[in-house]
Amino acid sequence: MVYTQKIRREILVECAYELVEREGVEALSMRRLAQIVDVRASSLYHHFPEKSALLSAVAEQGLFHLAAALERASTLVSSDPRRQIYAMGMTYREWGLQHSHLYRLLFAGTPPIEDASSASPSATVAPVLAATEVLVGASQATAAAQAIWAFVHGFVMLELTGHMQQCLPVEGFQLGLACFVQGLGR
Amino acid sequence: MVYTQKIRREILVECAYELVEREGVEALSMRRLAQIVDVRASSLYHHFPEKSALLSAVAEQGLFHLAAALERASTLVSSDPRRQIYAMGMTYREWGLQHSHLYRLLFAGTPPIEDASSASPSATVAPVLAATEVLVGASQATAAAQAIWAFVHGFVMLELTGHMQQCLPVEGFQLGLACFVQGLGR
DNA sequence: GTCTATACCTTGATAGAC
DNA sequence: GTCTATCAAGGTATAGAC
Repeated sequence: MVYTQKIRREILVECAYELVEREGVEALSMRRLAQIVDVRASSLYHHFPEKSALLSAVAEQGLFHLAAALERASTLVSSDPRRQIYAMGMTYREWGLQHSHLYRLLFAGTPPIEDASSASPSATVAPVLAATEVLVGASQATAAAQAIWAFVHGFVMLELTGHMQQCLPVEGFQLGLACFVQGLGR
Repeated sequence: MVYTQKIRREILVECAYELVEREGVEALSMRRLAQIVDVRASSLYHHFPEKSALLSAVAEQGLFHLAAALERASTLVSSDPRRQIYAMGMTYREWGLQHSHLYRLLFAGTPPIEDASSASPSATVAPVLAATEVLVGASQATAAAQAIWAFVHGFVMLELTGHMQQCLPVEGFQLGLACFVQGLGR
C-alpha cells in the first residue's frame, strides 16, 4: 500500500485544541486544521464524521484538564470543606480566564453528551459535590453544588464576555464565594 | 427615482428578533431575513453595515425587555431589598428560560457596546444594584450585585446548555438565592 | 483503508447599474 | 434604496487513486 497513515485522531484533537486555545473556535475550520497537519480537508472526515464531533473531542480534553485542576486544588488544602470550596472556586475562575477560548467552547452551545466513558461536565463538578456533601449533608449536596457551580461559571462567563469592566471583579467573586461558604454551613 | 423604500430599520430588527426567538441565532441569515421582508439580501446592508450590527440591535431589544421585566418584578413586591432580590432573581431565570434563544444571544460572544443611549447590560443590573445598595451599603453594593448577577446568569446558562438535567434545578436555584439574601444581610 | 481531487451548497459581503 | 452579479469561505459528500 502506498498511502500510509499520515494523521492520527489524537494528533488532530491535539492540534485543534491548541488552535482553539490560541485563536478561538472561529479560527478552527476543517481546511485550516487540514493544512496544519498537511492533508486535505476531506481526509479529516475519515477520522471525524463531522466538525462538531471534532469540537466535542476538543471540549472533552478541556473538561479533563479543568477537572484535574480542581482535583488538585481540592486536595492541596486541608480537608475542611469550606477551604476546599474556596480553593476550587478560585482555581476554576483562574482556569477559565486563562483558557478563555477553550472555556467558551466547553459551555457554549454543545449539549453535553454525558458519555459515561471519560470527562463529562458532571465529572467536573464531582469534587465540588464531595465537598458540599460533607458541608450540608447528602440531601442538599446536589443543590448546593449546583448553586456554587452556577455562581462560579456565571462569573467567569460575564468576565469573558466583557460584562464586568467596572471596578475589580475579584471583590464580587470573593464576596459571593464567601456567601456560599458561610451560608451553606447554616 | 425608481426604487422606493420597501423596508425600515425597525421592521428589520423586529423580524430578526422574532426569528431569533423562534428558531435561534443560527436560523437568522441575511438571505432568510431578506426573504421574509421580500427584498434581496444585499439591500439589508444599506440598513446595517454588517450582520453583527443587526444582531446587536436585536440583543439590545432583548436587554430592554429583560430589564423591564426586572423593574416590574422589583416594584411589585414590598420595598424590602431581600424580597426584591429574590423576586428579581426568580423573574430573571424565568425570562431566560422562556426566551432561551434570545438569552443566549444577549450574552454569547458579543462584547457589550456600553452605548450610553438605551438598553445596555449594566442597565439590566441597575435595579439589582439599587437593592444591594440598601442591603449592604454603597461600598459593597457593586460587588454584591455582581455576585448575584453572576449566580443567576450562570444558573440560567447551565440550564440552557443542558448541564443540569439531574434532579430539580429549582432547588439549587432557590438555595443559592437564599444564601445571598441571608449572607449579604450580614 | 487512507488520502486526493473535485464539486455542491450555504453564507457574509461588495461593486455597480437603475 | 434596491437590484443583479459575483466573490471568497466554509462544511460536506462522493468518486477514485494507490
